[in-house]
Amino acid sequence: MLHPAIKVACIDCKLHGTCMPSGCSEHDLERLDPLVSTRRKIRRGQTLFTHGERFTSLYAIRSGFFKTCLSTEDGRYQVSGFQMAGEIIGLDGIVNDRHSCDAVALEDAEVCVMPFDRFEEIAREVTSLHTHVYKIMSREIVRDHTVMLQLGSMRAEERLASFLLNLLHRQHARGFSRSELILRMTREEIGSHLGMKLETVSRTFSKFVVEGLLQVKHRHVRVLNAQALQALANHPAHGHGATHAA
Amino acid sequence: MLHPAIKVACIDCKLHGTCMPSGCSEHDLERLDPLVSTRRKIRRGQTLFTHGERFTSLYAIRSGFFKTCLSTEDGRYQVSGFQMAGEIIGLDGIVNDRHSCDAVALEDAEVCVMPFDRFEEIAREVTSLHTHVYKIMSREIVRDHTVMLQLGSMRAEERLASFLLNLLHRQHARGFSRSELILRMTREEIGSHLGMKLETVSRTFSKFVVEGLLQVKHRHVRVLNAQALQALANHPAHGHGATHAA
DNA sequence: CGACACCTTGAAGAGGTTCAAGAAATGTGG
DNA sequence: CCACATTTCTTGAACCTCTTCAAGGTGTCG
Repeated sequence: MLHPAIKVACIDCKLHGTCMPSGCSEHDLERLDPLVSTRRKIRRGQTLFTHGERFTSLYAIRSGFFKTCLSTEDGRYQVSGFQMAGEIIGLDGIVNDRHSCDAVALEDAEVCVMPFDRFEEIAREVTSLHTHVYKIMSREIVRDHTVMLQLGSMRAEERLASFLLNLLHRQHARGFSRSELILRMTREEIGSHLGMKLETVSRTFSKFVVEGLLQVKHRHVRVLNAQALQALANHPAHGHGATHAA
Repeated sequence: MLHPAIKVACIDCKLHGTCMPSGCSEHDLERLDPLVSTRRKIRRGQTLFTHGERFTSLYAIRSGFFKTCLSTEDGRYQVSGFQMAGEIIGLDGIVNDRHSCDAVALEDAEVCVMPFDRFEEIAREVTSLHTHVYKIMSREIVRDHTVMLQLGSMRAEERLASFLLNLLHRQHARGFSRSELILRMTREEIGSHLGMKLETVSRTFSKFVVEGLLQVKHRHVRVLNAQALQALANHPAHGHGATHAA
């Protein structure tokens, strides 16, 4: 469903500090205009693209919240990440001209559609755009590394602490609270992302509550002791994580 | 240590099907020449770059074998990947102008140094180069997703099977055996990469041997039953992996 | 040849999973 | 707006995989 969207230029968008054109000069910003061909609304539960689907565009999230899911032929399935306003999704599709994951809206959302071929045209003139996309992709790689660290060398509590802090951080960078959080995803989705079962997620939340780190009411989370959370995420408790030897 | 390397143009390099310029036209290939400013030899155990170090160049591996390691201030440490000839490392450094991981040679190696600013100059003329780097970065992202799947939803046996098949696949794509493998890394490094302890890696190898899947002599591995390995990597054994529900 | 790094294997223990049941939210249709 | 069905979340108890600790074996390199 393509909507006859009200045209909003990048230059007028509140997100342009966070989103695609961040780093472009004011002058270049105007020339970015034709980059966004349309905007598209996605209802909660609907997919923006699915794996196997032909890659045509990158998407900048204007509003709403997404998850991206990896899946394999044999039915393995995992949430690879959660994306919020100002972030770019679809980068995985560039290599093979096909998307390799599913993007699902966890709440009603709107995205800016940026056709990749048009993007390359524009970048021929606005060369700073290339640099910017390199940075975006590089950032994605570094982020994935963070997830690898979570999955590979943290125990359950540490993963959840680190995950919550990450969400809070990104939310705060967008001008929202640093201590309060509405989870847009289920315990199962959190678990899938962090490589643990939904029961473990739930139990870990409960433990944090008992210890006075959090206040949790279903999807509503309030941080009571940020330092302790941080410490959990940062200080391997002798347990699971390998520490540097060489 | 910069070596007064014998200049070898991309066009003459045996790897140009796998490496940076793959996908470039023969004509463009020549113009890629000035991309590689120098080559650099790295002895086994030496680092090509370390986290925090200023990012200047991408590196194409001409020969040898590397590991890349993530580490955090608090001493957490993890092998994020292993790289072989024809692969590009350093992409993580683009975002912040600083490398975010260490690259260590696991055997004597040689890399082509590609200064990033020079790269951007050349790409201004050879525009196909931009597209190519997008693809390389996108491939990196997709690969990282594979690792996330391994770490997040496979059990120890499945991880190791999947890991070995991946190494074999990449090796085979370079014209080497599909069933025999010399491991360049220790059990500890494999474990670090796969989120398991070295003892578990060792035990799992032993189990594969008992079951007739592999023949293992220290670093030398021979696959006896590739199908069974594949089945392990592909068919979640009811155990740990989440399967698609929605 | 001897020192050192690397690998294997065993036994005990911990962290997380599985299975199960019930409680709390959310959504639906009358 | 309320009753009901459904989804989501919580909690308990038994079990299992992987880790931890420990000791001995194997290979490698000066």
